[in-house]
Amino acid sequence: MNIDECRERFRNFLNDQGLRITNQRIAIFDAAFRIENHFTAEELLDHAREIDSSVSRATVYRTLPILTESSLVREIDVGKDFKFYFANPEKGNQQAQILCEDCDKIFEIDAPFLDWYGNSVSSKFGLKPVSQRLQISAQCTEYRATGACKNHS
Amino acid sequence: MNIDECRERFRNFLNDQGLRITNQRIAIFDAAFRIENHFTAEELLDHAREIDSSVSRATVYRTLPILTESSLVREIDVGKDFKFYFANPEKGNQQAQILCEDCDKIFEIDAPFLDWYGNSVSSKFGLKPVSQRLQISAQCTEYRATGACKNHS
DNA sequence: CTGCCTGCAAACTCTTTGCACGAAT
DNA sequence: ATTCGTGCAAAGAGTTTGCAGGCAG
Repeated sequence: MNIDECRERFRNFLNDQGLRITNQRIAIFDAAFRIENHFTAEELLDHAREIDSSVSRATVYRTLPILTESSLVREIDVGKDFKFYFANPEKGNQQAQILCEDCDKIFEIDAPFLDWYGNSVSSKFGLKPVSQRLQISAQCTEYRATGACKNHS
Repeated sequence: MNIDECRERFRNFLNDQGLRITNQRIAIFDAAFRIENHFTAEELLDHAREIDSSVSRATVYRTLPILTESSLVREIDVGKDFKFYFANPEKGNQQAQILCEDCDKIFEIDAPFLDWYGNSVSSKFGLKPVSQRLQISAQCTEYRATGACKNHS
């Protein structure tokens, strides 16, 4: 699924929700899908402004929930005081993250057992699982040993 | 391990770190260990003030890192804008949390595979795991059906 | 035209910090 | 007597919100 198909989905989503298709919302969408890695709200603002300089911080913050509810962007909370996001064209929810403490990079990995685990463990408490998250904080052995690694800037 | 043994450990920890044993630190410790469930910094402040009314918010925030570094209290970040803590006399790190979206209650469950999983998945990226977290957000079926459940206040 | 959307700046929430006083060793 | 620890209030950081004007439908 390429960016044009995704943008079309986004426009449809806005329509279905009775929301308007504005230049700012599309600029923010495009910015999100042009960023390769995970990004913060502030980084998204910077990129969106390269497309449409009128985009404001407030609109970015107001648009991010729309993007996540459309499932086109996923939100990742890694326990810092700001959230990360990333464009998520097709993958489902069953992913874990490895957080490199040295690079600050986030690696996504498939974790197909997550749904099963959430179900089996929740049912014991009379609970119905909604979402799971599995995150591993780790150190880069290469960076620790040599003072540099391919992910570190 | 009861609260008195834990308090003794805390005093020893303070000593070993060259930190002073103050009334406020002990009051905050005692408050943490009298709270049954998970608690926030603000709740800890309230309880600590019942023991020593001079305790300030700043001191609570300054003492919490000491408590977590001593491993007597564990910090849990559930993605809200404040952190939870709980007195952790003996259990290790290999626990997952179930977060009830209706009760806002946190259930701790043993997840002995966490270390193994973190290791096996990190090694593929040349990373050494430091910590893991596995959290399941869930809804209370009883509360959703009847409008009340034993955990809901 | 109507009312949702926007930018701006102020407000908010939790947490941290600078400072002068106070207490532990 | 030294220093470290403390309370207070202000600062910080990320995010949210009230308001007046602007643009989509």
